Amino acid sequence: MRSEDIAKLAGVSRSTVSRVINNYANVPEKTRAKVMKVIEENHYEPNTSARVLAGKGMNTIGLFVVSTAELHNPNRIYQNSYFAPFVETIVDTLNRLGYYVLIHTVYSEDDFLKVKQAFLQKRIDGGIIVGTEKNDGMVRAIAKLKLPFVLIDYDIAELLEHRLDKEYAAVVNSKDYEGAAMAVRYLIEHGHERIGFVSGRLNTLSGRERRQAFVDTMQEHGLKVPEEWVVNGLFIRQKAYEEVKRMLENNRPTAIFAANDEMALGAMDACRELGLRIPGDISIIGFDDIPIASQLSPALTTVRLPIYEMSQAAAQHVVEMCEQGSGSFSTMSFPTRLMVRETCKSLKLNE
Amino acid sequence: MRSEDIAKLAGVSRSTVSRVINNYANVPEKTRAKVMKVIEENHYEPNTSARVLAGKGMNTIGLFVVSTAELHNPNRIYQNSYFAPFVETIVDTLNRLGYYVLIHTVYSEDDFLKVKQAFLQKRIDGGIIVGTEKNDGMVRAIAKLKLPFVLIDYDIAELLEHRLDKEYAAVVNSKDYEGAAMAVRYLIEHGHERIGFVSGRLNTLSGRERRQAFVDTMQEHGLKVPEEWVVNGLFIRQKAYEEVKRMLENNRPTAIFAANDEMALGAMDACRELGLRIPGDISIIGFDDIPIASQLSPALTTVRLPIYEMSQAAAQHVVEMCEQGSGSFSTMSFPTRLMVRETCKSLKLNE
DNA sequence: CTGAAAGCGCTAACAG
DNA sequence: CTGTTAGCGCTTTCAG
Repeated sequence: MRSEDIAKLAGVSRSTVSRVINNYANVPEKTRAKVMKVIEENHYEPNTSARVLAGKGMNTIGLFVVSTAELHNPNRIYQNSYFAPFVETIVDTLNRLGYYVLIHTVYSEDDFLKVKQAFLQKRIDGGIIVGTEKNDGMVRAIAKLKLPFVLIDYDIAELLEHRLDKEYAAVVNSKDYEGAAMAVRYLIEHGHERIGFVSGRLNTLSGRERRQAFVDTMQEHGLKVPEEWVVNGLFIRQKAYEEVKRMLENNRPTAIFAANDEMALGAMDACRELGLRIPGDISIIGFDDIPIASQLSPALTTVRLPIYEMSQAAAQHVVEMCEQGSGSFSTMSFPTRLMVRETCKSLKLNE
Repeated sequence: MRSEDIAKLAGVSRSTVSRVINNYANVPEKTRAKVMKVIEENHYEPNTSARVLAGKGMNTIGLFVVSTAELHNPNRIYQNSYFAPFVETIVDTLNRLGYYVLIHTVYSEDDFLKVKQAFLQKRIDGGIIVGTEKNDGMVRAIAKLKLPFVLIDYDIAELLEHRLDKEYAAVVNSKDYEGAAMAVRYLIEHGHERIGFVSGRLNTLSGRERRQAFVDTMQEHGLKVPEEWVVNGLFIRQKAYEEVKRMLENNRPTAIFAANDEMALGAMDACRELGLRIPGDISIIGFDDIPIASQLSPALTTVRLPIYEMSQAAAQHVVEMCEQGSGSFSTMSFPTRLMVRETCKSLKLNE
């Protein structure tokens, strides 16, 4: 069924059908009603490709979930517990705004081509890129396209450094530095002075920020950190487990700050295996507040990422850029929140 | 940049450009190379809408995640731990087959319109519908469209009953009856005779199958089940918690079979609150094997859903239907697996 | 207020 | 082997 068929049945021209479909003002109520009736009776829906070709928008946003490190990881992206909530909120928000979402995962360099293609082939009006380890070259290539897109969790410095066109790029971040500093201060305030750190991948903005916050905050408080108390868990539970086991071999800290919850779980695995009670013998604090964190026993003390706010902001922003046709370079940063639960013990006597 | 621009630059006609893009045989290697060079130099990608309008496929599959019950649930679809793995695998598989995925969540009756529209507007070549509580009317409406689509976890009887056109519908299920029977037999074989059941929503295929398997298996073994030992938890943790607390008030079973893991968690909450040790005082067995199940302590004994196999089969099948142009009515059913962990105790003396 | 006609970018017969 | 031509289904001037 095409618009011409509707036109015939309603006794008008295709132009008029188009006018009522697109809600133009200059159609008398009577004509509009007549046409609408035929449209509904025949379950007519205009062909998207034809509309797009004739100048309308696709009404679709691309959502690219990138995780180059996970290519050979059996627990891929969504199970990764970090991504699922982002995907959920973004899809939901976009759907509610009347947009379809084209989702694509990016594990390899090759997959990155797909995101560029999605733009170039005009499959999408705009895009959102979420995930760690963005490929700078590709991000720049996309920015050159001058199409609306927003990056979640991206180092703004990178963007500015490469003089990206500021018209069509937006970045949404969380205040990871602030959150990590908060976590470390929390431990210090409760009497911990011997604190170990399990770092995440440093080719990630959040990986770097969280680590820097740890280093700075310890230094600010005049606390020394022996080299063997800073290990790299790559954001992976198993790796953290191995590293922490080594960390705890001799000279042992009283608390461990893991740069994400997955690694906090790995640290807990290691502690348990060594017969250390949590938080009795050692305190653990994580970052992200993944769903499982609150369900553990003991429940994990951690820093909550403002995933909902970030996703919503990203979704609303692409849509705005698409509809106004003009984007503006913008940055949004949402605060984290300390979730005090059961894995940290105070070393202060009066508590 | 349009195909005509490429044609000019390469000194050929648009037809020839089209021929190399679509990999037609009758283009001499030399011409092909010349055209390809220009295409690459200019990062040209053909406009999808134009190709579709001219008769090519969209190369996009719609993925509709429906959960009508979750509309007002703060933990929506993906967090629901049941959906995330499906979405992940389907998107991954489809992407690898060279398809884009249009994702849409369906919480309400209205959202269902969107899936029909996606088909009618020719945004997608085919679709996959995953999730509980499909709206029969809508499913039938979609089947009438005669476009390739596959349903995951759907009652085939419903389809047949309504004489759906068999050309373009496929169903992928898990053997829930078999799995649930296995769980119950496992308990019985370990000496349990007093078994309670927490049912899921019965407007769901899996809800019905799991319940029926419980009832049948108990009966086959000549085991009586008092009415108050069969409660309905609606697949929701909190609801299960409440119902189980009531169930355990007086005459208490030695084991509880919950129709999904979320409810098994709720049952565990209730047991703990009543001071019952698991599995010391009461055994618990779930269904689904959600990621958290193995990470709990004690780790939850449960039945693993063949999510990966189901998702892969669904993805591959839509693509086949799209590419062959003709679908065939088909049904696939994948077996479940018992995951023996720590929440069940044997009542047999010699163990 | 409404119809006729041009055109969006591509593919596919049809000639040559 | 390659160019010319006619649409695909819609929106949008431009007349009337």
